[in-house]
Amino acid sequence: MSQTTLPGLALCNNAMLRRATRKLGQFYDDVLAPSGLKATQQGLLYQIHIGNEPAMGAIAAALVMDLSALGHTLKPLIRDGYIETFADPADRRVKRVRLTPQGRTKLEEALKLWHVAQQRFEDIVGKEQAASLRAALDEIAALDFDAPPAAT
Amino acid sequence: MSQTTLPGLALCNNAMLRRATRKLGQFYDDVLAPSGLKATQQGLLYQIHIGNEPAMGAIAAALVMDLSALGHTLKPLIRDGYIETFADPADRRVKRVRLTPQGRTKLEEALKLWHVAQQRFEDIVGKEQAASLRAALDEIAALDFDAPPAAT
DNA sequence: CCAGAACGTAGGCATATGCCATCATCTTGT
DNA sequence: ACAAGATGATGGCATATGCCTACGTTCTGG
Repeated sequence: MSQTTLPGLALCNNAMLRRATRKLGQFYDDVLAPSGLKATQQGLLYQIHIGNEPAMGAIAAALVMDLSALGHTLKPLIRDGYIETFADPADRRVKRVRLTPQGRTKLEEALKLWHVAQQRFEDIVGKEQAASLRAALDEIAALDFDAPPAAT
Repeated sequence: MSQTTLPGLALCNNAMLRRATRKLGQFYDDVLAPSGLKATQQGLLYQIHIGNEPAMGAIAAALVMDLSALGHTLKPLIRDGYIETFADPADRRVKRVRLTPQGRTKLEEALKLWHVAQQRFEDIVGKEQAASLRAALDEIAALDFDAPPAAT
């Protein structure tokens, strides 16, 4: 039990973030398991759902993820018939994504489970805590590390 | 730019955590790139370094990661000669891990870069902010979701 | 001391993610 | 209108992670 508080590792922002992600990911995945979706997939379906037949690039940008990574991640969902892609008529370079009817059904099913996980998590850490955590994480996702440190 | 603040996705603790992890991971990876190590690998080497020839199970527990996942992750490091494993003399079921001399050298090299990334990150978000974020993440990693919700 | 339970790890399979090279498609300057 | 450059997506390769099963070790009851 001392490992958790070992010096050094606990000082690395990135390592701590990854560790928490593994933990929380396992939890959400567990709760979502009955739906057959992983938490990442549920999130992806939802992101597509709230978008207006979003382009892949837009999804990737919103999730701060690599475009090719997104492409890979979408494949199982396409294979399972939850989403489908189609070229943007106005710009055929752009590929848009939308849920299939089955995808919508599956998403609804998964969302119910998601609520359970979300609720359980917030019951434990507190609603406020969770909110401020999300805010902090949102801030990180929006950081611009390329900005010259000594600009101006 | 509106995607970042779209409703829904931003409410999922898990999704936000993953997103921030991707972002920060890319940053740390970029900075560590010259060493040839990924941030995860550097963290792993460090964890092994500060441990006393830790057993795989101990490492996995400390990092809240699946034992088999750890095994997979170690492979490239073994292949590249940074670490080596050996059976615990007292219990041959247990496999312990230690850095090789090259591993130690490589870790030192990577740690210098890590400091740069760490510093840069904390310059941006603030030392206090970073510390409280790590504390929150540590708390999450230590959560016990199995605890009966209505126990007493 | 032996058979079966318990423990620790490895392997196979699958998803998550990223980088880079490539290809297809638009956009633009001339 | 055409060639060069910019933009969006794919495929190949590699690591990160997890689950489940199989296998070797150690421990325990009889």
